[in-house]
Amino acid sequence: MSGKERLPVTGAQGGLLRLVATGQAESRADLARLSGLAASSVSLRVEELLEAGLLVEEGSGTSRGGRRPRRLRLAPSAGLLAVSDLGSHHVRLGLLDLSGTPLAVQERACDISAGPEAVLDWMADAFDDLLRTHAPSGMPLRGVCTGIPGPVDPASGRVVGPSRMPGWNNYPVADHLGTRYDLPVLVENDANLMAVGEARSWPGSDNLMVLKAGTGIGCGVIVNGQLHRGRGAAGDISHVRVRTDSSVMCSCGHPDCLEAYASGAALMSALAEAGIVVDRPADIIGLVSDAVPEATSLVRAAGRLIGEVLTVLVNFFNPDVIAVGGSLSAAEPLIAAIRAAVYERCLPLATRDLEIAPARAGKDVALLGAGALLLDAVL
Amino acid sequence: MSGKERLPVTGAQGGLLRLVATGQAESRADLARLSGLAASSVSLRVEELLEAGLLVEEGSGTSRGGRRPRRLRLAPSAGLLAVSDLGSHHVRLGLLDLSGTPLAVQERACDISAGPEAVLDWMADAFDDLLRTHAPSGMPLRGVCTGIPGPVDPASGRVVGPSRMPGWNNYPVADHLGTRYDLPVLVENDANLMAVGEARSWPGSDNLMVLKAGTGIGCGVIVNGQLHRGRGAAGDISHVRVRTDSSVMCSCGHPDCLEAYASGAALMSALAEAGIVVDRPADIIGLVSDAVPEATSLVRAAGRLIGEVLTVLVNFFNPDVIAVGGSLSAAEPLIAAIRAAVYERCLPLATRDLEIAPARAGKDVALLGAGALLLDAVL
DNA sequence: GACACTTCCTTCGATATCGAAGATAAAGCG
DNA sequence: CGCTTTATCTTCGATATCGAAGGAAGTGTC
Repeated sequence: MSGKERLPVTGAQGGLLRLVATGQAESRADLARLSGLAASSVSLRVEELLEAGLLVEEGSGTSRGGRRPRRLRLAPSAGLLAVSDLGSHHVRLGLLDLSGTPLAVQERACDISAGPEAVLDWMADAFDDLLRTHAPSGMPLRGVCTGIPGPVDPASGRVVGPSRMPGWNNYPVADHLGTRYDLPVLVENDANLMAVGEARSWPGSDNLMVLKAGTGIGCGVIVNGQLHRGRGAAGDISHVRVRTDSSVMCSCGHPDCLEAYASGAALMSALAEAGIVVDRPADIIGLVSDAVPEATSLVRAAGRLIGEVLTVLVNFFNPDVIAVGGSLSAAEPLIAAIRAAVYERCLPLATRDLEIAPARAGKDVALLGAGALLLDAVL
Repeated sequence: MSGKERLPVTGAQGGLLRLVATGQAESRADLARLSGLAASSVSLRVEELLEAGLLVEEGSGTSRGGRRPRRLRLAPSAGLLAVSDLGSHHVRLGLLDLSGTPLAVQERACDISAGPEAVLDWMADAFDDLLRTHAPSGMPLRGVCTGIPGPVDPASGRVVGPSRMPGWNNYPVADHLGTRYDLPVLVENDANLMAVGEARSWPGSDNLMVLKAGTGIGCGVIVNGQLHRGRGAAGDISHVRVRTDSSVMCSCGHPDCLEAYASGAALMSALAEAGIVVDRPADIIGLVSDAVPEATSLVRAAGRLIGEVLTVLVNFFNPDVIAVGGSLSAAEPLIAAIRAAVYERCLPLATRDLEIAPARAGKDVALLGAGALLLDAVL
């Protein structure tokens, strides 16, 4: 079994290690520039980190016109992170090294309605499994983070008022996992994890909105490079009232929520009414690329509604990027309709350099985001 | 004439001075707690600041169970800040000491359509005037900041695409003032200044929206205690499309903007149609307190529309406080209607501890905000 | 009023960081 | 090829910060 020690770093060492881990710095010179420390101090600390076995020197980088930098890498033996993203019927589990690179990722079926204790214990067992099979011996586990499909109180690590997680309300998820791991344990909303992960793929952009268009509609917000949590529900856009002709009651008890018209679930039931039955939102993509007219026009209408909600937020928040992920994001008409609505209605100053694009970070975004958050917690 | 030197502070001294200036710290012990520095280091730096004449020791504070702290104050001779808030027809000018306390404030008539050079030179002359009459000799000017009723590019200090400032588009306001003052010069949107000033009156709340309901509708956003600028237009809510029965074209070229229904200007023309003529938005307050039914119902409707826009932003941003200022904020039905709309429609988690209240900071908010921003620039 | 306790502030040796100067290793160029 | 230029990294004395210990000046208690 792997060890569970805290990383033996003091003071400035942690910051330097993080810069290497996140890939922002590759040499002592990079570290000096980014950390603000004097080059001499950086050299001293790096020396210590090399001796402690947390960093390794690995060949040299490319010259920028002068002496070649000596490339620094995180030592593989520095440690591991256990991360997971819990969905309503599946869970993705992963083992990352400290630089956030996945060593192993699995997807397993998992029924969240079995209740928190059963699910969490099962998850911890799965982590142990992964560690046994994929962790080279001598690599200590440094932290655990899981995503949850519902609001999380950032202070206590409790689930607060989830809509699709019976039995989880107010359950202290972080504390429960903490009894099995004597390590930093983080619990975060799934859309937030996705936002943090996606943000890494947009260097230079400090203000992002990351939309998750799947069964539901989620959104995570990055302000100034940091996840914005608010009171734990920040980023929610699914229960905003939209302008429509008809009137539909949402599960939240209010009429005409965005979710009731533009979520994957809503599209599926609208298709069913037209006699087209699919059982996963992802299947809608296939219908759209097969040019099934009902599907295309429904997706386009959904994009337009989402876009209209985004106009308000773009004027208010002025993001640099809106990244659209989730299973529906592969439908081109969706993003096209979102773009059309936003660019038509927003202030020119707000849209001048705004990029609305499909998410870049791939299937493991949420796991990568979990790794990024953990890095801040363990360094 | 006053001097124009930079403050002679180095390294940690600036941070300590700022903590005293903002009123967060009153003793060496406070400084140690808030700055994170060791108590011994604080003592050394404070000693230097006392010798430099920037701080003074002034009696002792109240005991908290042990030895009484020796109270620290900013030396009055530490310097002055010249601040102003430019409106379309008036300008408020002020002289603050470094702790942000107004020494003198004036309001003068001023036509912004005279163009940037004339207005700015006139403003600088007015500052000179104030300094002559109100500045004790030997008090150097340390910085200048002005608010502008239009979007400002934070990087360049230029006005960008203002709607009611003919001749100002793309004018380098900060640079022009910089030629008269060899000092830090800041230019900022008026609603943003108001937000920064108001934020000081809500200690403990790190996420605020500050609404300015006057002739127009402005909004400033504080995230994590810092002003959120986005690309320079962040906080705009006036050109959001609202749900209404009728259809009105806004000056921005889009139909049904919030501003076209709920701004002071819109209320005035609606009243005029009902045969009630007023010439300032502030006069509407009088009508409301005299219980003129047309005025009350118009104000209530405006509040509801504003509130409906805010629901989207509250769900998304999860602020701790929404402070409502501007000349219309004195109308009780306005805030009541905003509250009703927000609390009815938003997620419980988002509104649980949300406070929607009239602005607290008074008439000089924007000037106080200018002082707060300047403090960061000069220390 | 003696005593313990708390808070505030200073003293002083240990440690961390800085900055200038130099050593090292490459690219660019005649 | 030697020369200049550029960038990286190290050495070393000067400076800033820390932390433990202790003195100063209060409060509260028996």
